[in-house]
Amino acid sequence: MIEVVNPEETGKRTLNFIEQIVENDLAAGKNGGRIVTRFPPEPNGYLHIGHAKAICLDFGIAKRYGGTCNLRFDDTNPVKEDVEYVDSIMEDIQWLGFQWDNLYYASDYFGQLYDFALDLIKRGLAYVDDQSAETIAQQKGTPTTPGINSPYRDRTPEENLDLFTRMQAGEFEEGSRVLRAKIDMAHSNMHFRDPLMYRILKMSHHRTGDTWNVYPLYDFAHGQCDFFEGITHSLCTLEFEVHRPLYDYFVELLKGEDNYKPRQIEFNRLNITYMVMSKRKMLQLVKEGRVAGWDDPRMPTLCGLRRRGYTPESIRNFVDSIGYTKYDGVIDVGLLEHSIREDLNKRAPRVSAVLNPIKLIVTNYPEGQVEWNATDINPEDKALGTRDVPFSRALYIERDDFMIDAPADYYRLSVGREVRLKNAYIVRCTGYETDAEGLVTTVTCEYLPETKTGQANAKHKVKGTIHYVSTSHCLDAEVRLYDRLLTVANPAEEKDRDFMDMLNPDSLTVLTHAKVEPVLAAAKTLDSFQFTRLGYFNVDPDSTSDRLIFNRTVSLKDTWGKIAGKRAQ
RNA sequence: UGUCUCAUGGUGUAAUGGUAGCACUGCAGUUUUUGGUACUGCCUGUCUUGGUUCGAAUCCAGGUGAGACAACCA
Repeated sequence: MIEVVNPEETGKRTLNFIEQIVENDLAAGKNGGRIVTRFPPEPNGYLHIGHAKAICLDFGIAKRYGGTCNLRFDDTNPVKEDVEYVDSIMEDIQWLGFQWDNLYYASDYFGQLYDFALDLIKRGLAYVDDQSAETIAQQKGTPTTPGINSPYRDRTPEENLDLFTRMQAGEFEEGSRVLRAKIDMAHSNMHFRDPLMYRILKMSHHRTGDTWNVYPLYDFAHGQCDFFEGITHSLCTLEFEVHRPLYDYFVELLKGEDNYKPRQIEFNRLNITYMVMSKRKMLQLVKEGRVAGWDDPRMPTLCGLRRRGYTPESIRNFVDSIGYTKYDGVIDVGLLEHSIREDLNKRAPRVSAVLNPIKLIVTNYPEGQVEWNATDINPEDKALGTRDVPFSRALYIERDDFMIDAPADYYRLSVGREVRLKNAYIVRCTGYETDAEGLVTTVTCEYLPETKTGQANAKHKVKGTIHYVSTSHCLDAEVRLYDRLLTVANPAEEKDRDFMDMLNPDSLTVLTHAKVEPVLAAAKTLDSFQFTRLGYFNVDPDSTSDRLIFNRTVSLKDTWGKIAGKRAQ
């Protein structure tokens, strides 16, 4: 019988194809019932939401089946890697809500890998090649034409042993020699055409210092590291499918009589519409200053999403909802937005904020009078209670909440029409003023005292309720609005266009004259709120007590905006 | 003229030879002191051609389309 440790945790009743494989292996008694997975990031960049998908799977499988999941930094290339990234990767994994059972580095296995290489040389299965990278590439052939053998291919094991140990001793220059597996230069799988195992790199490694002058390449490291570590299920993305036969080849030579063998399984990587998801492209955006950094709220990095206001729960729910298959598709960004709205709707306190303010003067309300009216902190969770918000004669309202010539289905302010001011009174619009350009600056209205919230006057109904802040109580704030980074849904389809030409010039809009409720003076960095009727916003790390700065995580769904938008076309 | 892989509504994902379901989106409506939320209903799908079978999204064969692979990257 299969013991499912946390079946209810995911709430899913159907298994994805990887879980099915795991359960079959368990049922067959494979590996003595052990389940060991690993998350193997290269410490050469920041984690993004695509990594989150892998993390949820690697850690999720281990958790669900009572196994273990290791964090293993794949640090085989000191040229590209840096400790700087190690810390941010660990932070992001923990922020997402996962904890590794063991922390390893591929470099922990350099000794064992080196010994295995010596063994393969002795068995006549590896040789030292003295040719240049260019020559070796030329000899590789193409997917449809076979390659040709290196002239150094038939060196004796003794000679290879001598040369390889001298490579490691530092006797040769970088690029002058490599160690290659001797397999088949005409193999239909390009990766079998005598793949490179080791190259000379005279660079200090962030963990092993100057111990090594030769470093293993991915194909000679990953599978063996999995083996050394006792990994049972090595989960990776689809592009490694063609590497699997080579993975198996090396592990087979390594494992001896043992029955145990790690199994590589590939799943589809994450693509999301209007997003850039490759490390190379993200790096370019950062380097060319098209975004403010790796944690720019427009970036799909975990630190960027965090700064944007995404919660770990919302990301986990999103990942859970998209599943794991072998179909290489593109997820609609709307699904990601839905996951954060769903989460924040339940937990974000409501506050009032006016992004594009115009004045609303309640002409029949006494000057100097202030009422503090109770309002729900979150109507989805009444247990959170209420807080008091000020109401007075002079208010700010959204520019969008007044129209000079309004259509019948516009439920907001226009001369002669009535709306409710949230948690206060119903007002009737009496007039407006404009500046020299004809832009509305002030709207006037009269309030109906008998319509105050909470009073038993159910007769008087209005279609619309709008929000406001009191001019003498509100705080100034900067609000940063974000839009999709790309103008194109699926950049992979635009084969002849550079993605830098598809950047949305309006991906960031900075509003410097927003007005917010006084209670926000106490908000802390990264706190999330719903700005009533507008969207979810959080406090940016740039924010100070003198200068409040908010990021729009995501807007609320906007039915009126949709109607108005269609009409404008 | 290679190897490997994939193909179910607009998007993603189930159905493991036996009623094509779910989520998101879209549309319509109910509720609402957020044009939010919640709730209800609706639209839309098995790439194609054969075969096996009482029965095929599922198995088999051919086609079509898409992706990955030719770094001293991972």
